[in-house]
Amino acid sequence: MILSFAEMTTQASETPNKDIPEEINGLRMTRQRQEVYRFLMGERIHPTANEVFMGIKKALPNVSLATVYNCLEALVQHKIIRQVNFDREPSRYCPNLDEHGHFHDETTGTIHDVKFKPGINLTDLLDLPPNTVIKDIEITLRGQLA
Amino acid sequence: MILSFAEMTTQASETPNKDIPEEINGLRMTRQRQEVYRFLMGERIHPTANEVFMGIKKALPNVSLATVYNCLEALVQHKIIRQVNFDREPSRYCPNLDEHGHFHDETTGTIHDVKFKPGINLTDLLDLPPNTVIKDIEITLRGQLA
DNA sequence: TTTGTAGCAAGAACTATTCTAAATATCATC
DNA sequence: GATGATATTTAGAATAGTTCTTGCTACAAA
Ligand SMILES: [Mn+2]
Ligand SMILES: [Mn+2]
Ligand SMILES: [Zn+2]
Ligand SMILES: [Zn+2]
Repeated sequence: MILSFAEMTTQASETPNKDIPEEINGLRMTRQRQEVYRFLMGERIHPTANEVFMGIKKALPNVSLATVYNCLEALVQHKIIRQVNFDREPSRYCPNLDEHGHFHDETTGTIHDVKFKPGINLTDLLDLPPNTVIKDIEITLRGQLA
Repeated sequence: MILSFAEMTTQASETPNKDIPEEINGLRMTRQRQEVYRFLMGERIHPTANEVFMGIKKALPNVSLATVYNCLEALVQHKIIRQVNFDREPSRYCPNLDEHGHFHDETTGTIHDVKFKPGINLTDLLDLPPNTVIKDIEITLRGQLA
């Protein structure tokens, strides 16, 4: 495959991604951010930064791992995606913005989104100190899909 | 303060800790493991490995950080304490073995144990795939204690 | 065009944690 | 109690995910 000059340059002027808007939540969607976001939306496998890096290389051969980290951080900070951590493992990234938890299947290593049953408000079930303002809840499950 | 010869030696033969048994859950409680565990039980502040390290130095001047990590890992693996992770921050350690979550107060940086209200079974509230064996649940809250 | 700002790439730096190797302690057996 | 095997500790080196620095490119405003 022969790359056009535009495809070989390093920055956002490269061939645009038609199906992803130029801006989301006030964040300018550069070509790199678009590819990172597209990859997350496509394979919803909660990939690590490095898996994203490898996954977008075909579309963006000159992208750097630092840029992937920058893009992921920007997307997280603008609440376009979420960062998910399991113990001390590499961070993973999730484009599902609905309130949900994460089930880590130990046999396959895969991660599955877990919804709450309808009508459940989690903070109601917790014995929280009075005057507590909760900004974020994270639920992580570990086990096996027998 | 003048240290006795026993206090200056490096291993478990040092002055025993009366109030901590010689063995817990099949783990031999060496002097180092005793001091790590005693510190966790005393200041229930979910300290990091480094905070434990600094906290037990007065009692055990020659202890090394690697040993603190070794002790913490041994205690975790024998289910004497629990390891708690917040995002990518350094791991913290908790001697409370009851099922509980952790509330991270962003203003003070402190961490508080959060119990569930009586009669709550968390897995009942989740929309889990069938035939799922859950081995561990972790609940983490972030916010402010207004 | 000029000038300013944002974004990117490459590699260095950072840091929590783990590993390695040698010394010491404890345990089992005599 | 000596002796040999095993477990633990220590200091420092190594690791790895992530962040930082620097120089460069793209884009926007004037
Ligand atoms: Mn990663
Ligand atoms: Mn630590
Ligand atoms: Zn998810
Ligand atoms: Zn706790």
